[in-house]
Amino acid sequence: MSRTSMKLQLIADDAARKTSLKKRKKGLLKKVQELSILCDVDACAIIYGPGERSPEVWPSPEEATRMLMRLRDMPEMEQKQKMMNQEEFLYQKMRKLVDQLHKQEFENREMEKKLKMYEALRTGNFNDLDIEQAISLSMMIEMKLKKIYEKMDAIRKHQEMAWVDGAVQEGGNSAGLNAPWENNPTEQGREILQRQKQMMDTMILARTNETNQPSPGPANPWMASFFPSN
Amino acid sequence: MSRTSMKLQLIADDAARKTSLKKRKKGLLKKVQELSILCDVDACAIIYGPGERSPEVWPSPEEATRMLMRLRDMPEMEQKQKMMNQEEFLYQKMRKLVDQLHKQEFENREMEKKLKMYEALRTGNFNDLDIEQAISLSMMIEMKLKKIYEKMDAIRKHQEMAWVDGAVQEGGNSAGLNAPWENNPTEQGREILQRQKQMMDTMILARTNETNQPSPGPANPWMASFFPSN
DNA sequence: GAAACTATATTTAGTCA
DNA sequence: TTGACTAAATATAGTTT
Repeated sequence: MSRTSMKLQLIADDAARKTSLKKRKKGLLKKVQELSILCDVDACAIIYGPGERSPEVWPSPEEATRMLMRLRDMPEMEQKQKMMNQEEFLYQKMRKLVDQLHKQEFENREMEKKLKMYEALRTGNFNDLDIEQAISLSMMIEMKLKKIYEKMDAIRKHQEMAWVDGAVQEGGNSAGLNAPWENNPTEQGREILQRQKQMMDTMILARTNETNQPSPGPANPWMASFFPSN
Repeated sequence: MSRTSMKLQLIADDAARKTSLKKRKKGLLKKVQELSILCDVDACAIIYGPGERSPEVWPSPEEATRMLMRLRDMPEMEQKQKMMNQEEFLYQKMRKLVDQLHKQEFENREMEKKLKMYEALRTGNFNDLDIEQAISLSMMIEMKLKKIYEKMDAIRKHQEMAWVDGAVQEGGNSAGLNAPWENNPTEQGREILQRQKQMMDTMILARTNETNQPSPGPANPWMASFFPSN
């Protein structure tokens, strides 16, 4: 519990007991709800407050009553189940729905992963990627950088001049082109990703926050999500 | 809960859901017991596991049944009770499932939209975007290009020279910088998007198909989806 | 007495053996 | 699979407003 560990016994103090009941009742009902949703089970809870005529019931008195009936009718129920009646049909249909739902949720998670990758590329925050994703991203950026370096070298050679300073020269040493994931697939890998992203940003796209740009007009919420203001 | 904050939705993974149910059932029943002892109230909880014949009941089926009686004694209940037979209950549950499914599908579609945007940016194929998305993308690219032109102008001015030919000069005339969607938010807009993307690719990232690059090693399917071979 | 706050206890998702 | 472990999140006893 909290502050002090309590013994499992009646709370003597009237006010404290009432307060505790209120808090715990809320917590308990929340837990019942969570359980039934998270784990897809039928569950109910009934709590009779002291001196209250109608109890607190989750999910509803109707549901609870029905569950208790199921409890009493158990033996008969099993027989009914064996017959292919309307009820069994409904159960089957329901199972199908549940399967569909699970599939849908799986696809959802896959897409979320992919989105996370893109978001990481855009924002430069790679902390939420798992290792597999981090490695893939690293390889991709690596290839892009290589191309850029080649291009830059070609230009420099032909024009005999350096054309951008600062970040370019820092990133220009080809020593940094060794595949980083061979040595460090985890934390250090992330740092490299981070650096690569920054370099690309610096060299390639003028940072949007360097100058006061005309607002793109946050007319629609979708755009807002694509141009976060942080 | 723990480790990661979870959304209040069905746990899709079978094993995880089962584990969670086991843990939470234990926790929940403990809480019911605590509540009834600490606060001296009548309370019960019933949890039907998936496919389990008899539910987990606290404090006991008898006590729970007794509470059912009290609940049934409530006058309004009795009528609802009669109407609510097992079949109606199943229908209700099915309705809930369908709702859940729809919600899930909606989220799916939203994520798909966002992914499409990212994919469009990466592959240069803007045909699948809707108008809203196309406009947003166009504005974004427009801004990026502006920055690049500014940078290029600055360099040219200071170094008194042109540094890249071809695509750059074609795109260099600032006339092309007028917001394209003001005149043509649809087909023509897409063409402009297409051109913008090509220009950016040409100027910024050396095209990956120009040279024979080392294969990134398609070790896993996720990567394959991120590096399509078309 | 209730609502807000806080500090600690408890619960539990993820992980590993 | 199961159980033990751990770290993060949640619940809540005690406190303040």
